[in-house]
Amino acid sequence: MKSSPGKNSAEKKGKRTLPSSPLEEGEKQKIAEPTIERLVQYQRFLEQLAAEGQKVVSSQEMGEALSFKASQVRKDLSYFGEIGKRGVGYHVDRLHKHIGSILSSPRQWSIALAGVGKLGQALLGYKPFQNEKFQIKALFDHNPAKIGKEIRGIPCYSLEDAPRIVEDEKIEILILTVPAESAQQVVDKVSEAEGIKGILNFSPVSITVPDHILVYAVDISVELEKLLFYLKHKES
Amino acid sequence: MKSSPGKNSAEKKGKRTLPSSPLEEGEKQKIAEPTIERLVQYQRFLEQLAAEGQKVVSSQEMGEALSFKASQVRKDLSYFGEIGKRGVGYHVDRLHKHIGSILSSPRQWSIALAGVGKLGQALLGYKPFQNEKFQIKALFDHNPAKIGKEIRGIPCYSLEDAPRIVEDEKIEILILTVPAESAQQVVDKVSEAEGIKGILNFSPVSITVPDHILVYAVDISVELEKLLFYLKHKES
DNA sequence: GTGTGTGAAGTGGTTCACAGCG
DNA sequence: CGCTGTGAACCACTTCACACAC
Repeated sequence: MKSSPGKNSAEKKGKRTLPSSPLEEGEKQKIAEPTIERLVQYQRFLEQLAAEGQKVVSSQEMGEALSFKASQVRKDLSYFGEIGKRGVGYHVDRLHKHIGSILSSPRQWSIALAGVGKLGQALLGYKPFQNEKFQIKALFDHNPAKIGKEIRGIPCYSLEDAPRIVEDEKIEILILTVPAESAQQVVDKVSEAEGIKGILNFSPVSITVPDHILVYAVDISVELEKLLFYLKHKES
Repeated sequence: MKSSPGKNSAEKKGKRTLPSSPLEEGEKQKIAEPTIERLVQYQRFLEQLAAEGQKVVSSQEMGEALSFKASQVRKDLSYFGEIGKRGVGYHVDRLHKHIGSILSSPRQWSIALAGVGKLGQALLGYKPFQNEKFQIKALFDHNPAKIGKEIRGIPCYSLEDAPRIVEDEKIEILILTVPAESAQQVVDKVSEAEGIKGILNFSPVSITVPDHILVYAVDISVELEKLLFYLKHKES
């Protein structure tokens, strides 16, 4: 679940300040995971601002909107060169493009979703996934009533066929929305195929995967438990 | 996002925690968020082990199953007193009870869910929520077709009525599964009522809340973007 | 003056290494 | 002897403070 960050391949106009590590040549920059998490949020906020016609933002304003410290915002943004204007702030469009070039993939990603239950279907209709960057090409389920059908225009296959489909469709990412009990089994089957590079796991279990696969988990019940824990402790 | 739990005014007394009886509460101790996240996962894993009839686990075994370092596991577990047996490991049942007494609320929580779309309904049926600890007592939506109906046995109300219902039903927690555009508005309305203490936000936006409300966000698109980011960078 | 960019200091979480006990 | 418990070292992220550009 821990990942090693790679290099930043985005074209760079600003200066680089990080001394390059002795290990590798080329442009290499480590961006911490929490930073990426925030970048995605800056990006969303910038889209709102753009929609409202705002042209310029300060680190302070962004910080307040997203509950980060202004200094944190500035540090995050400064990793990629000087993009703001001193005494003014950040130009909304320019910053949006800039972050986009760091986050966004220059290409589309082919995705499969396993487990076409309520949660799976909810994700199929999830707004942020309606994006040309993400292409959900196949569904897997073991409910015979669903196999062979199309759901939201996406064909649903038997789990048995998953390895073949993954290879045929060059699927790289698996979204896993199956019940806890079958999660590991589904992962094992799907990763028989070469090609899967990442898994977004919504099942409330930890899964074991081959080394070359990167897993991120969205663990709903863990978040609820955390909330309860802190609420409980605030009471006393 | 992560509204800081750090404002805990727990005076730190000696590091010696609970003597031997785990069921005793009332002792307060600062415990880090990542630790709680892991505790929840230990708990789940212990349930699996118990179901399989395993009686004892080592920190190593737990670490391997959940991809944590064994030393991390031991440190986490040692926060609450000596619960393992040196030379042996941890007794599954005993550890499960112990963690349970730390995590679980000694009482039920009354919950409302706003936004009875696909995602909201998926959560209503979500296994880990079928737990006597969580009681979803009310739904809010602004779709007139849903208002006045019951969904999975839970009455659905107009957003207008939310403050009243929250007070009547003594609701403390709000699960927010509305579209990004209406998230803030719904939060504002619902938190007119005194009583809301925590929000679990599934909307892909950052929301602003009164100081006394604790917010945790489950941000699906952020997780996907993080996954893509690291995949992209692994390629180069 | 205003708000960014950034080394330096601070904070907090993780890992190590070994003592301690069954 | 094995595996836990834990201070101390380590590392990563955050925050501060101030120089600097506009």
